[in-house]
Amino acid sequence: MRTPNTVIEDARVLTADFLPNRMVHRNSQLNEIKRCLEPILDGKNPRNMLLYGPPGTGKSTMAEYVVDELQKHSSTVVWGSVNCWRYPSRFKVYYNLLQDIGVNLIHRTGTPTDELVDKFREKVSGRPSIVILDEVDQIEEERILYDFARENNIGLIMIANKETALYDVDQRIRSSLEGTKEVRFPAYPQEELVDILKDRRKWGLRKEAVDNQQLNRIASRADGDARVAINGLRIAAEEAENRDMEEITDAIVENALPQAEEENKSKSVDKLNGHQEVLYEIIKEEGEISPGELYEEYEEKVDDPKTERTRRKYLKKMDHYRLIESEGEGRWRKYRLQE
DNA sequence: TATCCACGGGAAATACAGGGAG
DNA sequence: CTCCCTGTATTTCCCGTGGATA
Repeated sequence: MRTPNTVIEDARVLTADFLPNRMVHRNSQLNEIKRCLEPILDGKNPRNMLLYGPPGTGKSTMAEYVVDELQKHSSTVVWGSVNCWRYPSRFKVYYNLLQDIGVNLIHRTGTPTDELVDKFREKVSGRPSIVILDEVDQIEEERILYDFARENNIGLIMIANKETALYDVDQRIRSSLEGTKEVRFPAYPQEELVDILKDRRKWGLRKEAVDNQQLNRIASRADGDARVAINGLRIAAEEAENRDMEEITDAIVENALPQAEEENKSKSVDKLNGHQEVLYEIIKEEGEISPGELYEEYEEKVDDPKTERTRRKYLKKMDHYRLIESEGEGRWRKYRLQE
């Protein structure tokens, strides 16, 4: 038995990746995407898309939303979605797509990648299909894009922060992606964020739990990022819930905002191995350090140092995880912690 | 101009893992 | 059980590039 909730009606609605039953302030994008995908219902060739815009502007949610809508019209649509930042290799991309389609494979390290690719082709052939590649600019092997672009019955939805995400892929692959529709997702103005929050309040919270003024406050701090805004609302609601309060107070809201911003950043220090941690700690201590000094200090601290090339790969990886950032080129480069 | 320092692509070497055969 | 096979993942090795500097 659990006690009745004081403020939260439906907790799922308060998570940023909840799929809402309508997309607030995203009608033009929705229509553009629909137009690109429509041919698929007549067995024709859909148009590939690149959804681009800053974080928290509804790109990924929209992609899933559209697929969901499409499935209402045609139950034969198969689709899969991969985050290329987390799963950048060809093997991992196909592995995840197959899982989405419902093919469960035991993860055997000896499984040939081509076997996955064949399996995928077989499952998808002749059927209307959608492949969503989130953070597509992080993909390691570009020929994955070529593979999908070549298949006529696959609608490829690529997602990235910048319009330029595909500018430096190989010429051949780029031309296979010719005709890709670019759909822009601008940051939400504050009023629109408030509307999104109101929508979530309506479905997720008990009446009177939070007032418009407070939603405004959350929206203004979120800086156009719906993810931060929704997380802020959720954290505030949970806090009120924990204290058995029926209303969210201003103080709770203020307290929730920094947490929401923090939560949004993926801090993945724990993914680092011992050597990477040493590098990270050095940068942390020094605040800002040049490559030469960094390598020197690293060699002092570790008994069996990795080669320079490996260190550079580590640094690159940490940059990828957004743990550190670098400024400048070559010898004049400086490494420091992100933020 | 030659040299230094660092970047980063890519090949080769090495480590690792699980299934199947014996 | 061990060995062999097939694959991925990590690390090392090799090297071309490029800006600053002597």
